[in-house]
Amino acid sequence: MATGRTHRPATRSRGIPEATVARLPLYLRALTALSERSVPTVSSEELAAAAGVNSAKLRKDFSYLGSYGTRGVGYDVEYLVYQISRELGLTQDWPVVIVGIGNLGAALANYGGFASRGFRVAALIDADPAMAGKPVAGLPVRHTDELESIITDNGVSIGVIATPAGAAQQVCDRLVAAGVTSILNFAPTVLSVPEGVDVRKVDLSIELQILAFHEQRKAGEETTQPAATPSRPGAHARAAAGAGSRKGPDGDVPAVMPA
Amino acid sequence: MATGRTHRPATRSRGIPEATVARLPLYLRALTALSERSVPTVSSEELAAAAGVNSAKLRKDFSYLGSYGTRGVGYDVEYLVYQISRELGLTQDWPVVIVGIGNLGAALANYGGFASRGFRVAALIDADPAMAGKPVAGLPVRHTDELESIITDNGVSIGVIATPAGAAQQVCDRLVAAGVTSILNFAPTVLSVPEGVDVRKVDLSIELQILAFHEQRKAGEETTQPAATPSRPGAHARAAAGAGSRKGPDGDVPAVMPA
DNA sequence: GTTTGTGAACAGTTTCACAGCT
DNA sequence: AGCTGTGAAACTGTTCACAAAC
Repeated sequence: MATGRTHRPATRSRGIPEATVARLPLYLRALTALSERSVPTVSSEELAAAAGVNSAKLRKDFSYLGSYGTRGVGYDVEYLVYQISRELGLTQDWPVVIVGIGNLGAALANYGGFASRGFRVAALIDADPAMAGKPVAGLPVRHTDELESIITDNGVSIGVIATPAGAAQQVCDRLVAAGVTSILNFAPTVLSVPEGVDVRKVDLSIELQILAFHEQRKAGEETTQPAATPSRPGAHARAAAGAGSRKGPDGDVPAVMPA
Repeated sequence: MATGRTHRPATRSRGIPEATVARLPLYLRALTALSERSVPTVSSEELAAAAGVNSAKLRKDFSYLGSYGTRGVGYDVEYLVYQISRELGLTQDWPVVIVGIGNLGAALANYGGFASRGFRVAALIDADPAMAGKPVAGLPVRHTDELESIITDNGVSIGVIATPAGAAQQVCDRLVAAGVTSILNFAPTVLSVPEGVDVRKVDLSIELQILAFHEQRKAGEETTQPAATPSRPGAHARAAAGAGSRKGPDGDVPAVMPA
C-alpha cells in the first residue's frame, strides 16, 4: 500500500504510473546484481525473471521511462542502472532520520541497504534520556528535544518512525512541522498529515493477517468453518434467502486454488 | 503490498478482492480501538476516517463480506470485529516461526502486536550456534538444524524470514519443504516458491526509494526546496542532455548507449 | 432524516500480440 | 532471426450517486 491521505489526484498526464514506480527499485536491485557480475546487456525476459515479474510488464514499465533498449539485443545494464537511479532520485543523497531506537529502530539503523544507495542516516533520535549518547550502528543516539534542529541543520526531508504506536502521531507532527515531507511509518497507526506530505507504512501485523487470510482459504476448502456465529445485535438473521442475497456469514465456498 | 505470489490466474470468481483483503486488517484495528472504548456502533464515515480511507470504499469493501450494517444507524462494532476476524482467519491460532534472529528478527520477536491477534511465535531459529539456547523475547533460540522438526511438530504454516539476503532462498526452500505455505520475507531478495505458496515481502529500501521518487518530484515541480541538494556522486556526463530518446518530459535526443 | 448497499461510470493496471527495428 | 515498444483488450480497483431500509 502506500500513501496515507493526501495523494495527488492522479494527475499523471506526464508522470510514471504508481505501480511502475513501485517496481523500479526491484529492477534496480536486479540490475545492480548484474552490473556487479559485469554482465553488459540483458533481455527483458532475463531481467524480468530476476526481478520476479513478467517480461511484458517490465517492457511496459520501461517504456514510461523512455526507449532505453535495443531491439534484437536487450538493455544495456549500466545505462539502465543510471536511468532508473536518476528517475528515482537516487543520484542525490537523501539524509534520513530514524525516530524511536528500540529493537526495530536499531535494526533499521544497522540495515546495510540503507546507506548503500542514496540514503544516509543523518541521526537516530529517541525519547528516552537514558539512550542519549549511546552509540547505535556507530551513531550516537540523540534526544527528541533536538529533533527540530537536527532536521533543519541537515536538510532532512525523509523521516522514519519506529516508535510505539502511541507516540507516532506526535512524532509525525513534529517531523512535518520541522520540514519533513516524506515519512516511512513502522508504527501500527494511521498517521494524518497535511497535504503534500507522503506517508508509506510498513506493518508486520497487517502482512501476517493477509497471509492468514490466504492460508485459511488453502486449508478450509472442505474443513468447514469453526464455531458458531454470534447473533447480530441490531438485525435478524437473514440466513434464509434463497435468491439474490449472495452474501452471508456462512462459507463462501469459492472454487479457489485449483490444486 | 506485493505478494510475490506465484502466478495464479486469479481464479477468484466468488472471493474477496485482494485490495479489500489488504484493508480488512486496517478496519479491524480501528474497530478494536472502538471496542475498547465501548463504542457500540459506528457509521461508515466515522470508521473510514479512523482507518484512513474514504467511506465509499469502506462500504464497498464490507459489501463483499455481507450485509452487516443497519441503514440509518451504522455498523455494530462487536459484530463487525467478529466477522472480520473470522474472514481473516484470526479466530484460530497461527503458529509462526521466525528465522534469522539478528537485529530485525529480535525486533520482530519482541513485537507485541504479534501475539495479540491470532499469531503465536512457535520458535525463533538462527544459524549461528552461538545463539542457540539464548533467550530472546522469552524464547530460547533454536538452531537451524531443528527447523524441519519444529515446523512439523508445531504444525507451522507461516514462516517469517529475517535472515541476510544470501541465506533467504535456502531458508525459504527448507521452510517450504517442511510444510510452510505462507512466507513473510524481510530479506531484500526475490524468493521463488512453488505454486500454492504465498510470499509477501517487506522491504525497507524499496519503500525509501519510492519516497525518494516522490520527494524528488516535489522539489522539481514548484519553486522552493531549500537547497539541500548535496553532491552528486558519479553522475554521467549526459545528465544535462535530457531524459532520453522518447517523448520524455522534455527534449528528445537520440538514444545514447554508453560505451 | 440518516446511512447502508450497490449498479454504473470511471480510472488504473496487466496482459496480449504484433509491428517495427536491429 | 531476435527482441523491444506499444496500441488495444481484458481485468482490477475506485468513486459516484441514489434507491432502499431504518
